[in-house]
Amino acid sequence: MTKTARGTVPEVPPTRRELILQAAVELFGRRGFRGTTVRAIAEQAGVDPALVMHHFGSKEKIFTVVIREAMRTDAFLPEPGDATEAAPGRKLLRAFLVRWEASAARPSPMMVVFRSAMEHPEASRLFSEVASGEFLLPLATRLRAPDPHLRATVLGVLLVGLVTGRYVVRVEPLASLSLDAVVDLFGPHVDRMIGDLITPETESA
Amino acid sequence: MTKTARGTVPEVPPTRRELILQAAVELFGRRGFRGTTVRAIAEQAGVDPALVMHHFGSKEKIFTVVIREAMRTDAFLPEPGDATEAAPGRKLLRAFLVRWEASAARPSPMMVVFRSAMEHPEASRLFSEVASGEFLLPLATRLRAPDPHLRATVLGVLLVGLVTGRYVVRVEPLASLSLDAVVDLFGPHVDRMIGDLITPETESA
DNA sequence: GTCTATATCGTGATAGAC
DNA sequence: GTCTATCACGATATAGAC
Repeated sequence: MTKTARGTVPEVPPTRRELILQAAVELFGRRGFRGTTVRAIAEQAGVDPALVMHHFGSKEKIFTVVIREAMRTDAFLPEPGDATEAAPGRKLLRAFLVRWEASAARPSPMMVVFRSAMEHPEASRLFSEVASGEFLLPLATRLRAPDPHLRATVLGVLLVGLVTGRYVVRVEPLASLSLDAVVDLFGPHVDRMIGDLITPETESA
Repeated sequence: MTKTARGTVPEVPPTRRELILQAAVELFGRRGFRGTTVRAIAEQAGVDPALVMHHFGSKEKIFTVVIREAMRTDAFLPEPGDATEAAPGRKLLRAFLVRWEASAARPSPMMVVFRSAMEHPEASRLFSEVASGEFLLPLATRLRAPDPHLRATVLGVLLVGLVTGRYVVRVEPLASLSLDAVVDLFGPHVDRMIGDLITPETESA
């Protein structure tokens, strides 16, 4: 891992700066911004604490770099798929969950944003920005219904609850369910939320 | 506020210990456990920091007292109502939201638990405990369907997302909607989640 | 019960040798 | 780039007078 053959393989050994960044993502993702110290990041990365400061200047700036990284990744929005097919919501849900499944095993920058949205203003702002611009808006544009953006919000809320309960707080029995079980359980509701949006009918009365 | 007529009115003036506790709920609810200092609690309560320590011994113990308080309150579970009536889910949702609406204006102990569930192990454990024992279980017992507890979880997840988005992170447009608008928006889905459980049908295929 | 003063520690951050 | 040493600060917590 530390030593890699180079020349033939495009996999270059990570610089220490990258190691620090990886460690930061891991710790910010697990313990949040306040719960993470630069000393801990340094230890996790196997480097000297002062080196962390040398590369990034401040803890705040490390965090900024990490959540900038989160904006580049498309972790939030899987392809909505074709709305005319059988269970588009179910498919969307599965794709969404697969990404977060990986992010739970080893926190991704997106996990950092989500995890820190409650305690760090910049993460909070970025979360809103990404959730709205990267998820709700693109989804809403694919819906024919009054207030599509508002209605896409409903799905967003469900997904926030899902990520929180399954990956962050890990409340039972949700956390222990298999991915398939979660899709079976929530899929029909997601389908209805999307279905509602394409062929509006269930709303009245 | 500080001085109250006593004797005729059962409203006794709050002891300083109670003032500290109120201040703690407010700050823990708004800034979380780590984001709150005992100095800030003391200032908010209008007392000396040392008095806080005198009464509770440690910041940790203040927190413990607050979340114990949260267990006594029934903030989480409004009466599910009669399942045979028109829109039981809608009614349940409204009752649920009304409680959190108040808790958003001035944080309740339950808000403290919810807010801190991501960063404090005890809050996390208590959240799971209350959510399961106080909400999911009682709800599940009123449902005739396979895996009622599992299915009640679906509603729980939606509500977690709702509280997070509307009251904690306050993401738009959800945070600015009127209570009625939220009920209109989510009510049908809650009804379906509960309806699904009472007359199972939509699951297959 | 209440306050002043202070101990003790962990934090982010800096200086400077190498 | 990397490390040692250290600063400055704010945090929890304690001691003890009143």
